[in-house]
Amino acid sequence: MPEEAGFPPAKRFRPGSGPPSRAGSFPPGRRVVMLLTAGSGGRGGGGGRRQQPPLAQPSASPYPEAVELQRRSLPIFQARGQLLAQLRNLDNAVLIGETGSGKTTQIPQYLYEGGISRQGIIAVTQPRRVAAISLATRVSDEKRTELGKLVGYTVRFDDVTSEDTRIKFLTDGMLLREAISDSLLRKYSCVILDEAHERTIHTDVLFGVVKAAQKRRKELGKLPLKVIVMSATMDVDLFSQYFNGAPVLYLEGRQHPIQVFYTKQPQNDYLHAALVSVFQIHQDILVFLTGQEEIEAMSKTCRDIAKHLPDGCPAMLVLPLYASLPYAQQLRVFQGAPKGYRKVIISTNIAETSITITGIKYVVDTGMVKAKKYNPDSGLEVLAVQRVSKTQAWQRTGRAGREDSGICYRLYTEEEFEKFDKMTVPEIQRCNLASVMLQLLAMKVPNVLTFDFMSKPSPDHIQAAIAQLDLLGALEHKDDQLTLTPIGRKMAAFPLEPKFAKTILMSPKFHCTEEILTIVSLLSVDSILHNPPSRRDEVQGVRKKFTSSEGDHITLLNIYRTFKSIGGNKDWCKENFVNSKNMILVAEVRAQLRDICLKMSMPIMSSRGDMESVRRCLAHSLFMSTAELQPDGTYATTDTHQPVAIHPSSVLFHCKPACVVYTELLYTNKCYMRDLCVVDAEWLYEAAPEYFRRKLRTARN
DNA sequence: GAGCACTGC
Repeated sequence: MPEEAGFPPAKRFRPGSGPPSRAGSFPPGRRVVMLLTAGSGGRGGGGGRRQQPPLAQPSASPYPEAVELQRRSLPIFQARGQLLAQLRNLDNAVLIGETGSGKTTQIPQYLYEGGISRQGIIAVTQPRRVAAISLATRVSDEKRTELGKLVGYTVRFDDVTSEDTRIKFLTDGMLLREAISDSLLRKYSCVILDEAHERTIHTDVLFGVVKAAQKRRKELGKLPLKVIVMSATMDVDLFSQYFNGAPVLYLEGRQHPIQVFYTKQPQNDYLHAALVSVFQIHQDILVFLTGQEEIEAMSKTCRDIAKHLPDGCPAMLVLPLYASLPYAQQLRVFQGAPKGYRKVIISTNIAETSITITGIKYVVDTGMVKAKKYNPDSGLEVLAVQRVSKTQAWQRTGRAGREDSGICYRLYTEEEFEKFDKMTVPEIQRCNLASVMLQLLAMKVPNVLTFDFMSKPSPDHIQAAIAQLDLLGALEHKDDQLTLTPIGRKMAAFPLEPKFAKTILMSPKFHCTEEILTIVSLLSVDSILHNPPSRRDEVQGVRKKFTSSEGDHITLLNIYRTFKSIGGNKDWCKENFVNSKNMILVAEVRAQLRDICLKMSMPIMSSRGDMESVRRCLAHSLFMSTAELQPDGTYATTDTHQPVAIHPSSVLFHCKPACVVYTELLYTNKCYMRDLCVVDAEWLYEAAPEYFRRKLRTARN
């Protein structure tokens, strides 16, 4: 046990002053149209809290009166009339609502009851599928209608709407996809962008899309489009400014008070500090760390220490939590600990927003997160452990006050906290923009280079995406105007990264569309390979029979084919260390992609075991992502001569092929290539002679 | 020689 264990937390922590009071965080001069007060409110306010329902939804009461009573008891209900009167007359509004304010479930109903949806549907976007589905379920229960009639939802692979649907919950990505076929969003009278504070890349693009649609519809004298932005944080200046100074409406919720403690001294080892804290707080705890490896190691250490606790100390149930953990193991965090046990959940930021665990009173925040950063100089995305933003820290803190008052221990000083960034950099400034640019071009945005983003990505960043699309043959430059080529338009039809869409479109030339559909599907979902570190030898033994010396793509294809040919099921997956949930998803994606091909009247053929055609096809479409073996035994990318290495997860890790294409570069400690395919340098040259004229080392020799 | 935050179409 760590030596400090046993000291009461107060010895090492000191209470913080908490976030600014609500009223205080409004900049002076702000036009606050409405201030609703109901419920207790709390000190923990100010952070990015959200109101996603828990995974396990309590079913609605079978008694209509009870449902109605519950609706009326929500804080928001008292402001119903006032809200509706305001919203009816506004084109734009920004709504801040705390957890439990009921804004997401009630506002769409108020608008519906107020007749807003008579001429068009009310859309409510969500960043996550589960949220869209469970919210639609709840609202349709409240309206006492069948799901899919008055209230429905649309997410990928699942459209539960009908001609009667007036309130439609959908993922932000889904509405964006709809905008490709109708950029004016004609079927909607109102779009509510919920959870806007999360600033997902899709929501950020939608900001621009709905703003443009609103303006254009007005110019054309069509049905006006009402846009409501909903956020759980106070930082709404940007939203309000962007939507022409839209009024901000504030709704108070029912957050419980949370006491915040900071360390007295900066901690240079956050892992050690976290470990000590876990044993000092003899309660159920949620600990935030950065990644799988760290979490597994910490879990093991905690279990080992807990074995030797003195008599009278409650035993400890340690539960790791991260996205790639098999679903059944994720579910364990929702179950109560056995009697006499205390529950310690060690989690990534998945527990910040995606998974809500009720009954957590204690949160330990290391202040660290693993996140993608974009390096505009190299154009590379870097995955790095870094400080959280203030908003993120408040989000974590808020997880302690879901059911009752709580306590949050921050493993950093208050002075350190003050230096954290105010907000997390929006995703749109941290990712490759090729997909976004392709989608905007498909919507016929007049000038993508000057598109009205709320937070503009740098010009270099946009230019890099345009260059990538150009290489893929998606762009046409006409009179200083960028438009899509016929291939570019087809690429936009696929829910894929542009380069994968291109791979599919190239495949008929190599008579291997069936194989490529499988490979692209496998690459576009989370890995189907399950690699428990404790059973590494076993995994290697089992996987050997699928391994191809031609690389990861062919190996994955082998696994999928075997799974299909023997009628694979869950047991087969378990025996072969395959993640069955992801495997099912691959089949769904594949069916969707195949449908799109059929609609385009693409010939769909199989290469019937000829893997060289498949590799040629990959070489012809991924030629900008290649690396070559150097005389010193290392690898360098062909285009920029960036030093790269084969990722340890690759089947080629111990091999040294002369030339490979990869599907992803991942910068962690080193720059790693993931998902490799052995190719012939000659093929690359054939694919893009201009591009490779002076680049290829092997072809030159 | 040695490793993969989180979503979503």
